[in-house]
Amino acid sequence: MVVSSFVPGPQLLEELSQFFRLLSEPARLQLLCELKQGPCDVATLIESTGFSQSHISRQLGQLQRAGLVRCERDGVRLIYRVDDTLVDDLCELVQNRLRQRLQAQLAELQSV
Amino acid sequence: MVVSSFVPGPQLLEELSQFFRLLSEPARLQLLCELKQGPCDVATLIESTGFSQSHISRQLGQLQRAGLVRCERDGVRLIYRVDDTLVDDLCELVQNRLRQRLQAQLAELQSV
DNA sequence: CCGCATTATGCGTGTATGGTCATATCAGTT
DNA sequence: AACTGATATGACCATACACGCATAATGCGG
Repeated sequence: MVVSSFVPGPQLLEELSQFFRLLSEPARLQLLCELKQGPCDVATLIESTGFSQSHISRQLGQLQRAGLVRCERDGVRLIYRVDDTLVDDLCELVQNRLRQRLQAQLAELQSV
Repeated sequence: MVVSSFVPGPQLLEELSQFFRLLSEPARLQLLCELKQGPCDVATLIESTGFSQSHISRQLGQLQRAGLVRCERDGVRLIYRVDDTLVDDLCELVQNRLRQRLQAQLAELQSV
């Protein structure tokens, strides 16, 4: 029996990295953060981010295929919303880590 | 007073995405998983992953600059080891999510 | 101090993808 | 059904970066 954790197979490795890749783009992360404020139509996203319509459409498409976001029609418009709280949690964790590292650097400077 | 969470500034957005970018490469993720098994010298990593020496050196360099990994000398060799448990947690969370989505898809197929 | 093993790096290449423009598709309205 | 506004998509370019090869830098042992 294998006691220690084992190395993920190529398949899982690929899927994990693909997921992280989704979050590796500031534009997508920003869209997710905007949507975290609440459901939002595309026109509003265009205005709040300044990105082009096609760009936003593509990024939202990727996020939707990954299940991070979903949309529903409201008349002629599409209302997008966050469909997974995981991203929040991940960002929170990473953000805490960034904070800790900065504090550590600060402490090191002061101790000298 | 702002009650709801606010959208991260460009700076934070950039740093978050840069961190996720580190994990968006299967090779780096694999190296991290190998090192999770325990400290390891480069030669062993070369053998277990099949990557070239220069490739591994670069990837380890990136991971080290990000503080995810550190190394110490053992005679002539460098022994690398994981220096942050955060990645494990992140992968765990994402992996759970992947599982849940697959199970949901499965259930949907069966219900038809 | 010199050679030897190990690791880091400059350079070149191929591929993936962010970003835009133009256009197609699609849903609602008259 | 044709028109209009909203969203998606094909074509394209520019850029970033993974990856390998060759070579330089680095630290250890003799």
